Amino acid sequence: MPGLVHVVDDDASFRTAIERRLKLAGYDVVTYASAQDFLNAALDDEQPGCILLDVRIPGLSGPELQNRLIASGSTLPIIFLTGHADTPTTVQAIKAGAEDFLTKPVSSELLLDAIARALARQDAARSHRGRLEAFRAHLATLTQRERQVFDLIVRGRINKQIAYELGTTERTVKAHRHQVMEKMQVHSLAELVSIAERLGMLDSNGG
Amino acid sequence: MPGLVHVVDDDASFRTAIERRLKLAGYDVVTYASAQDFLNAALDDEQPGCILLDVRIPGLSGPELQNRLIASGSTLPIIFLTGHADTPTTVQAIKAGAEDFLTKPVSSELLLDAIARALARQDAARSHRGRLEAFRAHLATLTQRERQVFDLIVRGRINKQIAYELGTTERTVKAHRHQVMEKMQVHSLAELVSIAERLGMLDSNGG
DNA sequence: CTTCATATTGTCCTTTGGGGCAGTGACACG
DNA sequence: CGTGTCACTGCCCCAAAGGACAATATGAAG
Repeated sequence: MPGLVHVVDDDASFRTAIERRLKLAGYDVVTYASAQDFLNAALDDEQPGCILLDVRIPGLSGPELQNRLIASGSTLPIIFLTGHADTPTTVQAIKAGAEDFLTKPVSSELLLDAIARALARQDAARSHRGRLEAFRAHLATLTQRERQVFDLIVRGRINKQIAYELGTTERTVKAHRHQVMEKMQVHSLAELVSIAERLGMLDSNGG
Repeated sequence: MPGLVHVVDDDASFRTAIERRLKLAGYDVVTYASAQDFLNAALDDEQPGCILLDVRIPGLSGPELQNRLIASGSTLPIIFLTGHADTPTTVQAIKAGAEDFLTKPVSSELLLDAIARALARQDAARSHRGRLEAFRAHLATLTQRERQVFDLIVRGRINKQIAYELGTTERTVKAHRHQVMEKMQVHSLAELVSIAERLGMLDSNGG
């Protein structure tokens, strides 16, 4: 699994050394001397890659950068790599979704394992999001009215009830329903409900 | 949030002290001198509670007990509380789902916070499981044939196709379909699909 | 052998879903 | 004012789902 590893560490000699090791393993590497440098790079979240992040760095700390990235919706997996690991920081980092928390010096085996896991996880998450994104895109093309009909359809209402609830006629609901199926590119009610469920639109049902 | 805290630690004086502190905070407490003692107690997984677990104890270690419990399907939340935390153990414990990883001596504030979070999480998980359990129970009452029909229905097949795939007639499928709706206690296809999706039966669709 | 659960199937009828064809009305944009 | 989108609707027809009523067949259990 190829990928781009972002190394964020204030220790220049460490950056050089780790870059050499990672390139030997076949990875592309970019290094940053601070969290701010990384943020300024304005990265593509979709590209295969991960972050190798020191905890104690001047300016924004590693965990602070992690929080920023999470808040901004980034899904780049993070591997912490630090010389001084204290338990609360470790716990917090993992709870926040870090792929791993390693201590310097790190064996190449542990490091490369962690990177491989991070890239695999990102890949799985990306393809999962990709499928949902297609549905979200289709959903966005629905008009207000079509969206209302959609919501009632996937909750099990029949056309007659939908017509009543929207103050219109069954024939009109049928027309909208047709548009919904067309725009969502599905061929059965089951598919439509399945999508709605995956998009988290049915968490509290009114069936 | 009341609950039963299971304290597993080989240090008798620690057990006595922590039991006193937790009872003062309003919790019920049971103590165990070893992981094996805890396993022998054969607990009710559904009762509100959590485990306060030492890492290094004679016999089964804390993480080993955690693995056993996970393998046996237990959902009791675990809070590790240990005197010597090393990073890999900490990371592994949290990744495996431990609620927290604390070090002795622990402030009452941190400890009680962790316990409260653990109980809240267990409660949420239990109520979530509870809803699904009802569906699983209904699902279990389906005969083989009804289950086959169920699987095809929620994948969007129409009766004619189901009949063909099962080598029977449309009328027979209707009969089974009726039984499925009856036994699953739903009134619409949408509800049925929604349930199937929540039970993870539609992860790779064939729609 | 009787009883029960399961699976099967037919006929007939009603309700729903789906869609073709055609037309109306509102509203925005240029 | 012409054009386009969106919402709405009637008539008619076909396909699919749902169910009432009735019946056959098979295998396990007692």
